[in-house]
Amino acid sequence: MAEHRYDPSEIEPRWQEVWARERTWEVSNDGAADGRAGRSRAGGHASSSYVLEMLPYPSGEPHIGHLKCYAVGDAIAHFRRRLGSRVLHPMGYDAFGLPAENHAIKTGVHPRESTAASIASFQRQFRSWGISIDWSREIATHEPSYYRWTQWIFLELFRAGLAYRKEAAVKWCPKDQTVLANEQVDAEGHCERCGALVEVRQLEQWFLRITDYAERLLNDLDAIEWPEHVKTMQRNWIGRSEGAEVTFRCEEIGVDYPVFTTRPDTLFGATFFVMAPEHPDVMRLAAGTAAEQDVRDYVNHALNETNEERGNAERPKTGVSLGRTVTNPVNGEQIPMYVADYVLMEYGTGAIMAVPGHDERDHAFALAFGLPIRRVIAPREDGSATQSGEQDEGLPYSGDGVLVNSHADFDGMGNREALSAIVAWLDREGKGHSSINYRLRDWLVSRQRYWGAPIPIVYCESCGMVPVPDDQLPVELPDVDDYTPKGRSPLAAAEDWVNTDCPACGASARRETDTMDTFVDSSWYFLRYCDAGNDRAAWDPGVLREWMPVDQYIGGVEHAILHLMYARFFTKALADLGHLDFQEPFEALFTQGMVTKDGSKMSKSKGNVVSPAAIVERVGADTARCYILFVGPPDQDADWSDDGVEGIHRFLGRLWRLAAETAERAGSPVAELTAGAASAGDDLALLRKTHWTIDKVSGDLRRFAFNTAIAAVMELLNECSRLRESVGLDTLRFALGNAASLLFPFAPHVCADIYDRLTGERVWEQPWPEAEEALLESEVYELVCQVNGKVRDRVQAGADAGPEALKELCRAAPNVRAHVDGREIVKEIVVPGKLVNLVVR
RNA sequence: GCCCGGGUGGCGGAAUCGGCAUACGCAAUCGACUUAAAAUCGAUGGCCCGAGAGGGCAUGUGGGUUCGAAUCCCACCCCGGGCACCA
Repeated sequence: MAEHRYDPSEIEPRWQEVWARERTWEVSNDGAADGRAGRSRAGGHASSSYVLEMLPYPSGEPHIGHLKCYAVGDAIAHFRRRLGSRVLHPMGYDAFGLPAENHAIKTGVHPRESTAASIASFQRQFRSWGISIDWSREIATHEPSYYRWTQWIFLELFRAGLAYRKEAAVKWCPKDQTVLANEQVDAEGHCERCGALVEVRQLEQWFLRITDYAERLLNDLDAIEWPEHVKTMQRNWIGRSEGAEVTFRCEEIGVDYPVFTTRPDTLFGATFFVMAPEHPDVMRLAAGTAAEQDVRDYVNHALNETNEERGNAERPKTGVSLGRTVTNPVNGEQIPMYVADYVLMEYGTGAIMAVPGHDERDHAFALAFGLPIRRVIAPREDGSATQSGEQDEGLPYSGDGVLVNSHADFDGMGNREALSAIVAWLDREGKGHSSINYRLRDWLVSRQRYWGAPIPIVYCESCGMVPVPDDQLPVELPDVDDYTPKGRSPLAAAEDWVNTDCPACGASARRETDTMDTFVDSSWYFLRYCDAGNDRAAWDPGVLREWMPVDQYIGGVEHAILHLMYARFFTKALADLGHLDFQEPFEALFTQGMVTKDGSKMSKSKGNVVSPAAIVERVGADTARCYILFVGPPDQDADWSDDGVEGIHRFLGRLWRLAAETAERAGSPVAELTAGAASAGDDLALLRKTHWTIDKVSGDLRRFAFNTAIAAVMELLNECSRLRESVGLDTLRFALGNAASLLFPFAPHVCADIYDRLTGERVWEQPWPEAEEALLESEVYELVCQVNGKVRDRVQAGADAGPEALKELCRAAPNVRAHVDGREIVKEIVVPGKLVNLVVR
């Protein structure tokens, strides 16, 4: 017998060749015209399924996280195909972005060139991994044929009033020399990209009106199949608060100051009023008072603080009196005004009513400044706590209770009831109204950088902001000599490009020189895949109906807020503009865990980076893919272990060798995989194990339990090895053929090879195997016999034995008798198919 | 501080609806093959007592519910993630 050696370096390229030559994974937008990949099992029009992994940013080489993401996505894509779906499984590149530009600054190499090199390396590796991609739909966001439509979408939003320019206090990254969106600054105030401490600057920038969609972005989370923690993160980020807007008037200067509060029921407890240092009226209020200089100093100091210092709730409260008062609208009290940095300009109205009796922060401030603290809510069980003693131990109290010290109309009322009553009163008096506030801010999308899609706007002396007409798109990114950011976009230096004619009046005008945040590019790419070649429109709505929304989206949790929120916003806005007829882009989401090495995140500085290319070179793509799925549940973090990789490699080798040997023993391949009529003995046992495996793997794939699916195939192989000499060749061929068929979604090359050797057929064209119900159950099983809940024996029981017979079997078991003898059986619990438990005394 | 995950052999993990804890893999030990090693194949395998049959103890800790708990409930400890002066 010829020597059989498992050689992935020979097997893998050979099958990749077949799939590339035959364009196996391409699907058309017209179901009837499809090739084999889209063929329905029944021969009719198959259901469509869109399986998508998050768009990769091509930088250098793909890393192990990409391998995991695509191993998961590809397994799902293959599984769905073989269940009879036409599967759209495309690939592209998020090709605009800072790393390529920073590289250009250092080396002078045009970002287009370094990006092209990275893309080529990604393509090469994705092919070497054997991922089943429809390459005919490949896109890259930096190509004019793509960003032409990014610009078109921007203009659609602009024309609808959803893109606007505004001056605001914005986050500025001093290292990247550009503004950032709120979402791109982390909790400590660092730039999400480069880690530099972010500054605040007053600048005019482009925003997208995502806040208009806050309510829908929140509510529609209920209807999609996403991991609960991702939904929670989005809910927290949107941060909806119900409350009221209440107007406090400063009589001295005759100006009304509205505040937002979630607790209008505590209005009678407001004893002072606080404004954010950035509030535009702060200096105006202080002007001419004794406090003016103090206020100026305080504001200057506060504005120079970093987010990190400012955001620390632990540090002592600071602030300065403005020397003015406002009127509390519910009782006419004059309460003093302060400026303090614990009040944020970006939230609510930039000013608050302070209720030290019932808010921790206001309480801390009142203590520091010797301001009155008044209880206006008493816990229900303690109605006597109405005394206005010098200090009230129970404050601040933020729970529910009964109103006290407020007004005869409300005292004694439950605070929730009082809340509505007070808001209704304010409304009648014209002093306030109920209101909802969101933490979410509008999305700042302009960037003062080169390597992005130009914002297609022209500034004209007489016409103002003019959108570039659709037929003049794309506004192509010009070449520049100097990419160094200088606080304005490098594009500003491209004079020939900047100077243009006004599309409206023809007079000379200037182009917008900022480019778009790269998250704009990736907020709609999943739509483009559906109709990637369309040069007349971004997509044909009819084609979208075939594929969208994405049935299964796969990616890392790090995008839980940024990308996933932006893409949802784009979908809703484009739907409102009549371009889409669905509301959510991603029906189901799966977030894969990180791959670590020695327990920590892989990084160049730690020198613990595992290169997928090196692994594939050493053991092959099938081993790498299987290993990454076998280490543990894919949604959890997994630690890379070279020993573990060897284990999988051995497993695939054993499978391949036994199959190759069996195929050789069997002579020429036989197309039909039949097990023969095994009715007893080892043949039946192996047949049963095969059907058990089919059932197990099918179920596990449905619930993303790839690790246990692979373990089940290992069990089947172990059984094959054990019984290889004692079963018929047909039975062995049947078991091994099914093992290959079931493992194909994880290890496509070796499984295609095995299946070909055994049957001469292509495994990817075979329907997913179905387990025979009758073979899943055996006619005898091992009955567990317990006494007082402890396992004392096991006996053979017939599948059809009734409860009484089972009890009898249990009582008769030798070791059970030893534990029961001389004691009284008080209860007998029977779980048919499983166990009998005798309770004795 | 608040909100999510998670804690099971030497290690990664399994146990899908409250019913055999430790599947599968790694590492380890022993054996076969070999001049030898690698590769491969076979066997052993939670801890403690016992020659064995068998028994006792084990799923972060302490309680509870139940005939029966890794799984449900209460309290606590530890690890990871998210949010955090958002009025």
